[in-house]
Amino acid sequence: MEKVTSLQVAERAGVSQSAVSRVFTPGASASAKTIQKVRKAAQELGYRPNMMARAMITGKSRMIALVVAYLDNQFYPHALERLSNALQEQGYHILVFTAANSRADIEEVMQQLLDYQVDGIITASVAMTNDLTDRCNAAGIPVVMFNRGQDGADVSSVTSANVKGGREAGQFLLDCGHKTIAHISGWQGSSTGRDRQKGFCDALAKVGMTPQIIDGMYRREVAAEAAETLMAGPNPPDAIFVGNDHMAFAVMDTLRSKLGLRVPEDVAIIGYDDVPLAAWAAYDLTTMRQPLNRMVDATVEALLTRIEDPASPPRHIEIDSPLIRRGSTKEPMT
Amino acid sequence: MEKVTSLQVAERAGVSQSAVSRVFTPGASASAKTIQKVRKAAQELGYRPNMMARAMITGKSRMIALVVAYLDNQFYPHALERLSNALQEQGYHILVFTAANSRADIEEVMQQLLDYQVDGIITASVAMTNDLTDRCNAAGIPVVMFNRGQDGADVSSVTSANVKGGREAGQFLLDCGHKTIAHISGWQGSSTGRDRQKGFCDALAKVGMTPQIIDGMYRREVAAEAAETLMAGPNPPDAIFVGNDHMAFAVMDTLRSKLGLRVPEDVAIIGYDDVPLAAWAAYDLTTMRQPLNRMVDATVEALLTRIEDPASPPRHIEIDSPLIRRGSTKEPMT
DNA sequence: ATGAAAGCGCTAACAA
DNA sequence: TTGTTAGCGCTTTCAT
Repeated sequence: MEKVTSLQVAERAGVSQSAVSRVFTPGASASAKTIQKVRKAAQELGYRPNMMARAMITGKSRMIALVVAYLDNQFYPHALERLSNALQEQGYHILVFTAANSRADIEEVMQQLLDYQVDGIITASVAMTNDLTDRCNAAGIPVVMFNRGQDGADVSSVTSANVKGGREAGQFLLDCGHKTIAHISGWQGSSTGRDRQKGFCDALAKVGMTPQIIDGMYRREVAAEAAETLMAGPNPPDAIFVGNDHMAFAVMDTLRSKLGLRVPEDVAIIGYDDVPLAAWAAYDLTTMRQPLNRMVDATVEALLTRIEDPASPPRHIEIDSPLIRRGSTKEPMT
Repeated sequence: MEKVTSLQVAERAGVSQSAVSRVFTPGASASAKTIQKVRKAAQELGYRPNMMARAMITGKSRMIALVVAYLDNQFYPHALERLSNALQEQGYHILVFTAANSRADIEEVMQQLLDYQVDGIITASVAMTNDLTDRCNAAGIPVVMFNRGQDGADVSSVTSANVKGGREAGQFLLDCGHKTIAHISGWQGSSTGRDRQKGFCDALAKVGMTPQIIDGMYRREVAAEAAETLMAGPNPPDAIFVGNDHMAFAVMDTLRSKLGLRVPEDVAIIGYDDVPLAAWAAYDLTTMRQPLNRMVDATVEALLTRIEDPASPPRHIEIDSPLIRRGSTKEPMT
């Protein structure tokens, strides 16, 4: 099982080395007879084309860089698994780059990923600056931002309809008859966080409400502290819209275990994402579902389209996120 | 920012192309003056060596394949994140391969990963057959099994001391005064599952107990059903040792929400792993901690050692897993 | 210490 | 359709 080259296969099959290459190159022409002979010889020798050599010539490595900051939030590992499966089906594989969400770190990571000649880049849970995306475009590498948008940037993005989702979350809490509704937002440095907040505020503004808002930074501890602050304030909310499920769990933990409050009787909670954990009995969280499968499919398609046709324009795909009603909120009033 | 080659750098620096190569090759010799000139020219042109070309010659891609079956269990994404960070620091990156835990699927994945010329392989949450590991050895690619052992196989493995951990879990439940202790085991097709069960049974055997055992297959639904079966049986347990945290959460959900039982008053629960979620208030799970950082460090070191010196023998590393006492169990009797 | 030259294993023009 | 030829960008002998 040591290194078998196309030349060895060629000799055994009694054809030229390029004939072997053609047989293994999708979209190349060879006679049925040649294909037969080559496949047979290759089989016997255990030959498989060397990706590296192929990549060097074609400039295509069939690797996609996934740049990710953290995997605490169950949404991302879940997405990673799905993305990997979907890409694998198309003959691509994911090369993982972990980056702290800092300017310098991302810069460094970008450099590395260019070294590997990846065919495309998916960013998740990280913010890319515009000049970084410019660099990728300059290098001709398509980028898709997953679960993050970026206006006007020359990169594709796939998100759920966050403004709409935020609005519906707010509307639902209003429908349930809540009078004091607060928001622990997603990080305001992310479009996702801002959009959800905007939609939420719009819904409340329609009935003349101005919610109290604290930035939860997508972090458990920050969100938990925000919940305490909110409840200790002069106007404790009877419902909280939390910027994502990951934070919502922390909020529920704090509310129930630390403050001794009941959900939803004392405070109703609604999250965003619908990660698997949201359906588990311990939380049973009402939430806006981000349809992961559809987001993943859209991401893969957007990416592969641009890889195959670099001239095609970047896309900005938004997918509706339906409300999933569970036990962390009350019944809406009829 | 288009393709800059070493030749262009050479011309600009007024040296030969091989001089440029030497400057960028760790452990090659060049005069200070040459290094100076080359670095300067490279900087100005934005040159970086092409990994693919380098990989083709040296046979080293600086990529590590991570073969993983699922990322539901929080333990694995957590490990992935840490592994990626640790490897990245050493100049390696993770190429992800998702494989269903089936024979055929893993076979297919192995083929693919050989194509990519990865320098090493880490398997997590998958079982490798012996002939598969043989193939890797034949190809000269070192393998480390993460969180899975394999006796006598010619591959390294990193696990916690599962037998001991299982024994201590059992002993702890005995110390708490439990009289009917059951076990929902990890998948018996995995060494991890078997070892934990063995240690647990040993501890109980010492006091003449033979626990009722159901295989939870590492799956939530299976574990949940096992819990129901156990509680509906003629001898319902007052304590359950669950083969990992992921299943323990499902068991707690079922016990509390479906059967209306209290944890730990009616049934005490102890898990295995200490994933972050175990510390969250909603579960507050007593568990045997698998020290992730140490396991990751050991994995990376075992792998890199064998990459650098293929003659070095495979290692089997076991790391102690301490008991983390939380609210899902009672106080031990004094 | 440096440059010239020979490939690594493959794909892609080019002829035939 | 096929074989021949020329590289992809780099590392690594081998002389100098």
